[in-house]
Amino acid sequence: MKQRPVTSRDVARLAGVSQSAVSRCFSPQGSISPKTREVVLAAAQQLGYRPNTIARSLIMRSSRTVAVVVSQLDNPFYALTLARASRAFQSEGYHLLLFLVSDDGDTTGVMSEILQSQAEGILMLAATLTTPFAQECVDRSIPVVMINRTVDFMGVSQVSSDNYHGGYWVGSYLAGQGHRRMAFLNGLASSSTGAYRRRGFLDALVAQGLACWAEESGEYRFDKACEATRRLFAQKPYPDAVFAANDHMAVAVIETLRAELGLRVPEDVSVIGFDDTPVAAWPSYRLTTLRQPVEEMVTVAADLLLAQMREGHLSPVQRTLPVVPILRGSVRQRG
Amino acid sequence: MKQRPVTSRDVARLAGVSQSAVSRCFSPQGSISPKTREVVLAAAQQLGYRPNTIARSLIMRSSRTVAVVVSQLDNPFYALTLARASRAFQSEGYHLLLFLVSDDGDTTGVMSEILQSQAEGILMLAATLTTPFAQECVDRSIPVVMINRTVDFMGVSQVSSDNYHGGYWVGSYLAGQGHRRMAFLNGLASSSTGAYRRRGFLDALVAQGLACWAEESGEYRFDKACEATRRLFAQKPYPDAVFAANDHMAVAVIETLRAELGLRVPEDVSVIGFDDTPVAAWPSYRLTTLRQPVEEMVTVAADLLLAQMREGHLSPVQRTLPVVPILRGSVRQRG
DNA sequence: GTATCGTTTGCATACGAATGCAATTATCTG
DNA sequence: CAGATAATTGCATTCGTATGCAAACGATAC
Repeated sequence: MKQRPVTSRDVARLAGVSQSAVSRCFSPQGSISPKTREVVLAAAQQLGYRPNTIARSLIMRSSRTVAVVVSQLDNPFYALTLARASRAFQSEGYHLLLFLVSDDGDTTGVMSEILQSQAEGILMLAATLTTPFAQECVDRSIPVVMINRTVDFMGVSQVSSDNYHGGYWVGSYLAGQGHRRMAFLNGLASSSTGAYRRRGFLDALVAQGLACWAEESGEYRFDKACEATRRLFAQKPYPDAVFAANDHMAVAVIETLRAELGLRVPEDVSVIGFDDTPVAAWPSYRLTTLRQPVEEMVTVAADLLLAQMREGHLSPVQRTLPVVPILRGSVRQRG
Repeated sequence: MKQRPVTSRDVARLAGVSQSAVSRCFSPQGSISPKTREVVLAAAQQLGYRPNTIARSLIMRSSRTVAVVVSQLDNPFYALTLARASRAFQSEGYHLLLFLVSDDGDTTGVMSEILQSQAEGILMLAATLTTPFAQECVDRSIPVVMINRTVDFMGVSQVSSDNYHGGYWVGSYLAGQGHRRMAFLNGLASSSTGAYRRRGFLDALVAQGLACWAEESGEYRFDKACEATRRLFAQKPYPDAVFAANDHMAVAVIETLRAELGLRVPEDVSVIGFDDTPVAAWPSYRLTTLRQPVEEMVTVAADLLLAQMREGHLSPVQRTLPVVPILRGSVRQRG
């Protein structure tokens, strides 16, 4: 027994005014006299009336909705980012439409839904936009901001941390501390962050006259990272340092080294991660890592999106935020 | 330069048919001849037309949208649950409107927005509904399913794991293994899960002729849990077992015991958690804990919500799913 | 060719709220 | 108190799509 919902007409009838008057009571700039407002609000209260956002969106041609596309919600870094972003938009009166995509990032179906949904902005977390859709967003002047993923298309804004220089720092630092057999544990092939971290790392090694000792992929997943570690340490001589593309995998490396291979960190093997998630600071790991400025990334991304939605015209921006090395105890010190 | 969006009229004009014909091309049960469909689709393609979901929702009186309210996204358990739930609804063609609430759970503002948004169902993750809003949902026949939170109101469906018996098992098990000074580390006062776990735990102790040695709150947060641990171990005799209301805090307990107090787990202190999040299985912790059937909880909750949205009438259900003890190595064994 | 039936099409209207315009009322001014 | 001005109010229309209804069309059978 689905009862017909209460509309502004019902309220108008009960209050003895026109539907327009009711409408004006619920919009900020509506001109209405204090006493009619009172009567109307009373009637609304009595009937349990609430303005229908959908109808409002239609006539206003504005949904006040932002679509968020995210993969890897199981990665605490992105869960946190989503939480922050959500707060930013909620506080500005926007609603969030959430879309999850699988790790391999097939955004096609989802993008189509987003465009139909009349979202006024799109935030992409660790998910990539295909060029045709990026183009379509530009055509419809729907601002897009990508966090931690880049795409070779100037029409969308991108906020990333400086993955290349982060990787470069790791390479230099490890070399500087006297390591000679550095291994890299990558995430997913589809991830541009991983690619940049790797590139920087390799370039740094080359600059020191070194080469990468071994390379594996852990797909950003704990269990896969454990397996990859076993492969990296399948034969001697072992690597004397492992750079993992994120903290989550770095922890997997440490756990595997200790529990299965009887190796100590950092005495036998040094480990460096990326992200500075909370786990990195736990006493058991004291993981040296690179901090991504989560807070700032979200702020910048949200502000960008909000600004572009307000202005209605697109002026895409590419921002790269510095990462900062957090020195803890997972790297063997020279001498 | 925000260009006017393409409407079905534009397509109709280009294709030389009526607007109705266009509409029928995009709805499954529309009667249309193959050749007009072809012409229309071609025109739509050419113009980049996409049906406007908002207008469709309005006329269909159905938004195909589910609102998800979640707190504690930083807790991996809920991040995972959200990920699963999202998949379930997306695959049924529903859109997810995401609302984050602060831990203390002020859902009032958010609930008001949800009701205006014309969501057809509400999923609450670790967030509580106040009775007036619960009543309003019932009045509007909007199905609500709460996961892991209970409220004393029969109008909404609730899916929880058996927190009471989980707590009870912990109490019996610890007693059975010869512990005598058990401490409880609670989460938030506002959380019914914590309350049930505590109740079961205390009841089990009483049944063994024991009492709870000490009690603290860690607010489900790592740092707060560390502090609470310090308080629990501020003076001797130390507790010989700690039951933490979730794994996240249990790990904090272990870290603090080892790093700051030089205590071993389980030789000096036994620790039990709740959830069986991935961390619990890491070799460093080998945490004995109670597994919540995440997968099943989500499936049950999503199916319930979907069924109730389809049927349009409410028949709320309270489901309690069994938790299963996962015995690892964080409890000292008798003898 | 005509009568009949089924399919396809367009017309007109509806969904619920916002707003320009004109009409009305309230307020102010001299 | 008349006249002018400002503040409210209601009417009618609009947003973009779906659908009942009747008209037009095509196919089929005799």
